[in-house]
Amino acid sequence: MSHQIPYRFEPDATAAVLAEKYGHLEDGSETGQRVTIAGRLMLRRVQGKLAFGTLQDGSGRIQLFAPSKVTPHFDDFTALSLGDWIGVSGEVMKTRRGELSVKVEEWTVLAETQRSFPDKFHGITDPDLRYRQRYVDLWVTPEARDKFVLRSNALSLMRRWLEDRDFIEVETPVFHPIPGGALARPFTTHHNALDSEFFLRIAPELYLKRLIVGGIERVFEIARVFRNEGISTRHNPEFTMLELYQAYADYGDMMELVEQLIEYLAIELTGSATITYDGRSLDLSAPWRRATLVELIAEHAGELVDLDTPVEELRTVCHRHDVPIKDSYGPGKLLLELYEKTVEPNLWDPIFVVDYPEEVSPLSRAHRDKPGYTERFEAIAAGRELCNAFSELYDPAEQRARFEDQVKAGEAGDEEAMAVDEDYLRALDYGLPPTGGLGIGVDRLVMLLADVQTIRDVVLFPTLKPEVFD
RNA sequence: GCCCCUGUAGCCAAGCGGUAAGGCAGUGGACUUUUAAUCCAAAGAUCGUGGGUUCGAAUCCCACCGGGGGUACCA
Repeated sequence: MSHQIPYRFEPDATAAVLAEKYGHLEDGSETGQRVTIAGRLMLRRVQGKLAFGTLQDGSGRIQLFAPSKVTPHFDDFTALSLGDWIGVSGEVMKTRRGELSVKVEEWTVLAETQRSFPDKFHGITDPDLRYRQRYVDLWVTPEARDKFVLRSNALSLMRRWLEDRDFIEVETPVFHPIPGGALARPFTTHHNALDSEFFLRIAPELYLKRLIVGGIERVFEIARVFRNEGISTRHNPEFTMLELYQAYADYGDMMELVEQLIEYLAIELTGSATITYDGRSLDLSAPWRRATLVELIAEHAGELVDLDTPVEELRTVCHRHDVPIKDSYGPGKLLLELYEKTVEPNLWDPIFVVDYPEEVSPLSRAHRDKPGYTERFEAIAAGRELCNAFSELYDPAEQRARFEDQVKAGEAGDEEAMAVDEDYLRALDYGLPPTGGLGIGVDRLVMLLADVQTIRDVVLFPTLKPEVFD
């Protein structure tokens, strides 16, 4: 059947609003209140001359009550397909069985579905279908929709929280002539008119610090970044990072900011600073424990090691704990590998792991009193990395030396090593004040707050192999 | 990249060497308070693709394609 589809429609109520306003009605009562709603027909129960439907809109579900004496074109109404969009006007009422309903006194088709909707009870279970046809998943899997609403709320709360602290939001380039700000393999692309190669950004870091140089003292970006790496439950090739930079601050200030922000988000989004993740309780209340990388290795692996430990001994310790290493690794990298394999997966309660070796932290400022270390930290919760932050390296000469070390690593075969960014060094020449910087993996944070185990449940359209239509 | 699992009608799903259950949706019919409505009827499947083994393959083997998980790599 083909219908005249209107160009616009004006609902004046939603399922949620009606439930809130009229939920308390007595069974079998009528209100005299006429409303107009719109949504998708999800269920239908026709009994001869009386029909019921379940309409779902963006807010929830409400029943439609359609007696043949009241509903125009009754036969057409009962012939609607599950999945059709309709607009309905009529009185708000409650049936004898106590179901809040809208009496169908007028109705209009707003879209006809050309494909049959998934099983009305089981929905979709095939993950491939859920990810590829998210437009269907969102209708038939209410939990899926809830996660994305939570994500949206998290972003919105984050923005407001930062703006309240005088951070301003900016947008910096996605096309980078030199990939930088992180250790990762980039995607490449080509601009025809400029006849130039570009890299899709792996981090906005170096541009945001240029803005600190430019006098924007508190700045943040919610940046889609792209890394040419494998896909897993924790990795999507394009993902979202919150990066922020605060002039005159150091990594200690960043720790306070992180624990306060995350605690705030947990309370606002879940009602409590103590959340449940993967069946376990996780208390995100500030303050969080602080411990150095070296302390944690002693605590979890029982090894007393440090940057002063002879390299051969560090290698032996790595072997003892089955940590795979390469010949090119210096003491700093060996310590980091040891930490990542023996400590990180065992950390559940939120913790700041502080003071990373300089060797593996090319953009962090040297520690004020520990030679060879930097003022850098990562926050870990539920065994996952939540953020990475540091007191920013301001010294152009030192930064150049770190870049050059990276270039050497690249020449030695490290495909993720950084290149020298001359313009960034020039910016540093003009003077970067003491600055605290922070990057939070937004997708992973949302996973934690939404209690989901795969990043695909918080990314609407996760990267998949392109579908072949034949 | 490697390892394991997986792919049966639009959706859910059984069958696991003997020639494709069942349910939902769709079609036709009955039914004025149902809510995964119910009842009756008919219909719908190159069992991911291509090879092979076998008298016989959805079932076993190989390759390929898609998906999931793990691992490696990785902010």
